[in-house]
Amino acid sequence: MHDSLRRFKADIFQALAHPTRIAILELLSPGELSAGALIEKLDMEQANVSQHLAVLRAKQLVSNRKVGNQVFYSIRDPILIDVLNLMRAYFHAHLKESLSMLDEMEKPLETVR
Amino acid sequence: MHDSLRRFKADIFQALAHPTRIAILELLSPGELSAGALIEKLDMEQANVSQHLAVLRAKQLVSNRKVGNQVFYSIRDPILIDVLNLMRAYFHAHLKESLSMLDEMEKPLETVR
DNA sequence: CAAGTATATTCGACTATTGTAATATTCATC
DNA sequence: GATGAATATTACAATAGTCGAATATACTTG
Repeated sequence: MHDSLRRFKADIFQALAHPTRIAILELLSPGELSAGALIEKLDMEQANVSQHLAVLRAKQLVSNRKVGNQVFYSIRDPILIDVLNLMRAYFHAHLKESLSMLDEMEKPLETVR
Repeated sequence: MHDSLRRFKADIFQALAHPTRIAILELLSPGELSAGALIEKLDMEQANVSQHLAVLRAKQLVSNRKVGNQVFYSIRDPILIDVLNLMRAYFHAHLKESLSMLDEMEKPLETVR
């Protein structure tokens, strides 16, 4: 397979590879929301959310329309929602091991020694 | 939703967010292969492939069994193959825009000025 | 047990991603 | 056109991911 295709896919996964961006997409999956609404629901810094939105925009995962002062974001292709749902299924299938994985991730420094 | 769940998902996407690792998973999707076979098919440095395999192992996306001298890798859960197939569908749906995106990615330095 | 083969790990340099703070832009209203 | 609200961008420090080179480990066979 062409390597640029793989780079393309990797790039999209990269865009998904952040908890905040996953949260944004999950918040958007029922329908569009303004940037302000996202910031409020996420309870995070305005600049930070805006940067994550910029990443999602750059990779074309969301589209946005401007209405007066506000910018409304929505998921560009419902396939992404399917992907997130599959990941949810994956998580449930591996719940047990996942939990111990999360444990290790919580306290990586102590367990080294 | 719990934030650690999102961190978990993000972590898995992170593991998928590299062309080489996608290539590995695509090579493994028909069935298991030895590390050596992967190295040969990828035509890459042994150490590099081994490092990417370590990432996939750490995130539990692959499992491995040792047979004598060799280590055979396989995809841990077929859901991952579904995810990759969905991404393929996504790619085809967005082929046109994707191509121009790839173009920009190819020559980012020249187009700045 | 010496030598060879298959795989993994460690190290250091390099590049990319992230968050915060500060600043800029855009639009609406007075 | 000045002011305020909503959003975006820039700059910088900190952290994380990547690669190649060298080294380590584990197993096999003579």
